[in-house]
Amino acid sequence: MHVTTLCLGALAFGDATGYEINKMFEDGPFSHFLDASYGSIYPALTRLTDEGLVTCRTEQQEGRPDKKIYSLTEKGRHQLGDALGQQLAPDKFRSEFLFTVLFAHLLPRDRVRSLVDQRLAAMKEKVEDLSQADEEDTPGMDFARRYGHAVFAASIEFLERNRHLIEEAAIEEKAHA
Amino acid sequence: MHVTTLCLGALAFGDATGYEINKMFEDGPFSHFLDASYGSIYPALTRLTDEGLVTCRTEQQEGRPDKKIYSLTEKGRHQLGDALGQQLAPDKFRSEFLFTVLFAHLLPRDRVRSLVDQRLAAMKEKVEDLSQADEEDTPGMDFARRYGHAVFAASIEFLERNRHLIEEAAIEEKAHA
DNA sequence: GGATCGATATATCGGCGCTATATATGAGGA
DNA sequence: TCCTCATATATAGCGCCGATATATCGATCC
Repeated sequence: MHVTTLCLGALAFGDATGYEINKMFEDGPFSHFLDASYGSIYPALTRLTDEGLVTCRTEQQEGRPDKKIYSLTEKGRHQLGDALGQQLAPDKFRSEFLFTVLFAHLLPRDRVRSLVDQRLAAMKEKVEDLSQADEEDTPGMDFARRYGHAVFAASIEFLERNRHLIEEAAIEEKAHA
Repeated sequence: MHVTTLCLGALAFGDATGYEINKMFEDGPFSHFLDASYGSIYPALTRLTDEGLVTCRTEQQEGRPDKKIYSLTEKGRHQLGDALGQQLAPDKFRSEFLFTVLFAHLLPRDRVRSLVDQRLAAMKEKVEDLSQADEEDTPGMDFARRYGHAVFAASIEFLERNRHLIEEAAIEEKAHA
């Protein structure tokens, strides 16, 4: 699924600028399970306009570049429906933490401990984030939020119960002067 | 973390060919939380050789291209250690399933149901995969396997308990002639 | 027996997308 | 006063995935 399709999805929630779409990936409803950045969003919006899947109206602003507000066309809405009907790619998960943990037996114990601590802190923050429902959310958004909550909660519980496994495997270093 | 670093990591478990390294990402110990493909692995190995981080010996074969077996050098081992000491990128998770689910209220109920069924089947297979320990695994590999198991088990439980949320939101279609 | 398919093994091309950067300004904190 | 952050668009460079090319062997299938 290309960034163009993701942009169509973003616009299905209402008209938006490239800047606002970027925020949906950074902070917004997509942030926990999708990625896209300016370098792909702006070219995608241009391509979509060329293909008639979105339209663009410009709003003058002072001090800032003019806002370009994009809207889904009927053709674009249809195209999104098509994409959602196709075979979906399986989930992808990338973790440098787990890669690093593979070499726990080669790392100093302090390093492993700090890695786990950092990770626990980050995940607890995410769980906190995902705890509060929003009245305006679609059923799908609510579902995705709960899903994330469940997975992060399980991760935290696992980490707290099993961190000793890698910490014991790590290299104990003598206190250095 | 670049593919070059991941290759160094792969070779830390023993000498290997590009083909074998690829398998580590496809089926092997890395498959659940990392991605890399021929298009990046082969060039990476060439670069690593140029920089003296790995060495390469060629083994003649009949019928197939000659095997190029790569080994980590001392310099390469050191470089890997460095990378593992740097600040790690946070986990990334990409799910077209969750993206699609955001639009559950716009999709036919059959589609949503089939999506959930497919996903449950795939995840149950993964849990099965991750159930069996391997004597030869490093402590880190064992930890990563258990971690994956815990997360997938939690996902399955969540999906089974909450699938009704999106299925009820979906569009009920009349039986078509 | 012949055909097809999957595994073994290396390698490159095209194009997509991330990272960093450029540009410009107003608001708020140090 | 200065710096950082938010707003807003845009591009260049480069890393990486997906598809493709090439070649052979063993297994399965009809």
